[in-house]
Amino acid sequence: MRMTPQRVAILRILSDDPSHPPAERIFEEIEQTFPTTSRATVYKTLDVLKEIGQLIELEFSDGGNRYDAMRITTHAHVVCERCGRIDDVELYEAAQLRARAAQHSKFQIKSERVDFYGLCPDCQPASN
Amino acid sequence: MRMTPQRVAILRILSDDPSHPPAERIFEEIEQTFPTTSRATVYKTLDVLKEIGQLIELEFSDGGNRYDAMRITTHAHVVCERCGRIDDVELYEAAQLRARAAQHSKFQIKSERVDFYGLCPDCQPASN
DNA sequence: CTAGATGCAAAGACTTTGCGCGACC
DNA sequence: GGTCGCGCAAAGTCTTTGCATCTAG
Repeated sequence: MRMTPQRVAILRILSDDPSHPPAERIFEEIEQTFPTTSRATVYKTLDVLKEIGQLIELEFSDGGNRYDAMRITTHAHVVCERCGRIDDVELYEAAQLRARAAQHSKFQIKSERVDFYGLCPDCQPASN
Repeated sequence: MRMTPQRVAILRILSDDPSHPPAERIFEEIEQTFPTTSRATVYKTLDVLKEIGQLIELEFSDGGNRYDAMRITTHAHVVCERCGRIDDVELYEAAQLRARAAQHSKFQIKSERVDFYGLCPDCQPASN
């Protein structure tokens, strides 16, 4: 794989941005440094990076998929249903959960996704 | 909410079908009993049922969202990356995981989604 | 030179919306 | 008769594809 400026930029945006941006947002950000970059390139690049395991695609149908730069530890996500913010939380039980799922389902498990949905601190009713 | 034949049919399809079908598949099945039913109705109905908590929408961007008729117990899913099959597995630790996520993130958690990805028994290399 | 990348535009898949008609209470 | 639901068609959003051009090795 060739490390083009566009690819470097996309990876950089992802690792600098903890908010797990959607493709459109990545496109907007990359436009600032490489104004000619097309959406097609963004999508193609995300695809490549996904394939080589540099990032994880979090599928969402409302507002588009979100992208998560690969980290060593398995982590879960907390998703704010109001503002769309997505934070990470550690998931210490991953191996355990995976083992149990494999045992019960007879599936051969390769990865997992754990999301919690609710309201982030900023969007919670200010009844406190 | 009015229980129209279409709505009954959709709920029935979902509870009879453990494969968590996508909207298109529900549409195809309902066509057999109500040939005039439109896609719009399917989507609108799924929306309503989701709102009143009768089903859960599992967001996927490839091949469309999948729908899961609500069950009492929280359960996780195992997704076959090859054939798209989705089975349920019990998730006994749900409350525990949720509590920890809430604590670490300060989010107010309302629900969760736990998916495991891998290969179903039929799609595993037959090396056994 | 040639394989891999880019960028444009068009196509595609899935979903939502607007609106008039019809059914239920 | 007013509200809610249906069905059609059109529009919308996000993503992918085809193809010509460009570029690094």
